[in-house]
Amino acid sequence: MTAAPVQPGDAAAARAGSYPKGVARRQEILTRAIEVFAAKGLEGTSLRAIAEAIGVSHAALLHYFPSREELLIEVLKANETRFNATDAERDPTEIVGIMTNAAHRNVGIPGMVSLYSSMLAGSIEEGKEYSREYFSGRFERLRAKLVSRIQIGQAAGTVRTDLDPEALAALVIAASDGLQVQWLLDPKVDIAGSLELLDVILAPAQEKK
Amino acid sequence: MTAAPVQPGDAAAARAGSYPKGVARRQEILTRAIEVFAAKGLEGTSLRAIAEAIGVSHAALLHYFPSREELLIEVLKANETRFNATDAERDPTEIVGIMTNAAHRNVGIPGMVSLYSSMLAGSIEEGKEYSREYFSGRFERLRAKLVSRIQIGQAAGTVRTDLDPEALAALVIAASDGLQVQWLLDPKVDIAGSLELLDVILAPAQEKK
DNA sequence: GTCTATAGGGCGATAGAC
DNA sequence: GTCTATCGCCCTATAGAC
Repeated sequence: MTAAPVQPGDAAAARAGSYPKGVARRQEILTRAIEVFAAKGLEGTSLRAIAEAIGVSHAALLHYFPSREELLIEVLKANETRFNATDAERDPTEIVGIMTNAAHRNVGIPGMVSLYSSMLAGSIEEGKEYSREYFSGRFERLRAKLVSRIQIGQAAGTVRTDLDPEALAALVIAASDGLQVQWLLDPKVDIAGSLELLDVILAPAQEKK
Repeated sequence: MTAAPVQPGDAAAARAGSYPKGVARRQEILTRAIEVFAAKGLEGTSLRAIAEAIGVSHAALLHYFPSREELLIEVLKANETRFNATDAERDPTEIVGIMTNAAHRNVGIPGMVSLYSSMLAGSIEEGKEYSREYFSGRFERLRAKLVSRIQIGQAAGTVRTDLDPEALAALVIAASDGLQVQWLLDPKVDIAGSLELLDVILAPAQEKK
């Protein structure tokens, strides 16, 4: 890692096109790919179809990304990063709200939910180690983020202290993921309405009549 | 459609092999297919691979099932039916317990969870109307079943009455689905532990100290 | 009725020309 | 750095043997 590569730790980016020109082109392809997925979803997204929509050959795509799998995961990563900045600005005691917000952002671009779900389902299978690593890491990261917020809430007295933060974090994430898919299949499913029920779990013993 | 077809409404079964011999053979293939998926998951399940594992040609499979998609959905349906009988016997006031039970049954056969998730993700895409219809119907059915149990609980005073049964049902299902996938990616996720938190939502205002 | 054999078109991936 | 050509595999469809 010498002259002008990208971030030292970014193995995927370094694998091909590690120098200025290549990096720029890679970014451009990624950006265009996100647009394509957002608009059309995963429907018939062969390497050839993606390449055509972008205006290159499918072999050119494979010059920048070692496989279809890695290209698609990079699209998810880029889309995730794009929104993470927003979350940091939010009230650090929010727990369900942060997921509701994310869920609504996602269903606004159904293609991304479709891509996310498909890659997640695929990541369980053998031979999809790259996907598996991404999703393992993503869930780990997301749970840690929520656990931290839950603990802040517990210390502040706004969240019941008799609940396991890890179990709660996993639950909130699972509910958010699951509701997005149900909503895509049937828009009468009320994502926010269902997620808000989780606030009932969080609230300390209430002085309810 | 003349002599001895199966149930008139069962379009999928009627499409091919509508006669006693064919129906039996179809069932046999389905049973074998379930075993294959349970053991190996969705990994490399081309029609040819499934056919080989069962011991027939891939064309023979297509004689009984009009497409790979429909075969796979039939596998899910058969697997679902297999367990539905068990649920009917359970305590009719159970809500979270019924899902915890189902979730644990599922993670015992990871291949089925993998198949389920993949087909569910795929069902969102265009051209997968058969899958979409199955999952729409399944979620509708499942929500209705839970709504009924929730309403019984509300009438009996064991469930808070200020919660929307529909929203609650969708939440419980979403959480169960999402947790199964998280568990497959990271076994330290405690499915039952997380789902049990939902019981806190259900309980009426407690006389907690 | 049940199944085998075969053909068409698309896929991801690779090799090598320019 | 990007392309064309090609490989082996896949799903689907169909003709016709038994």
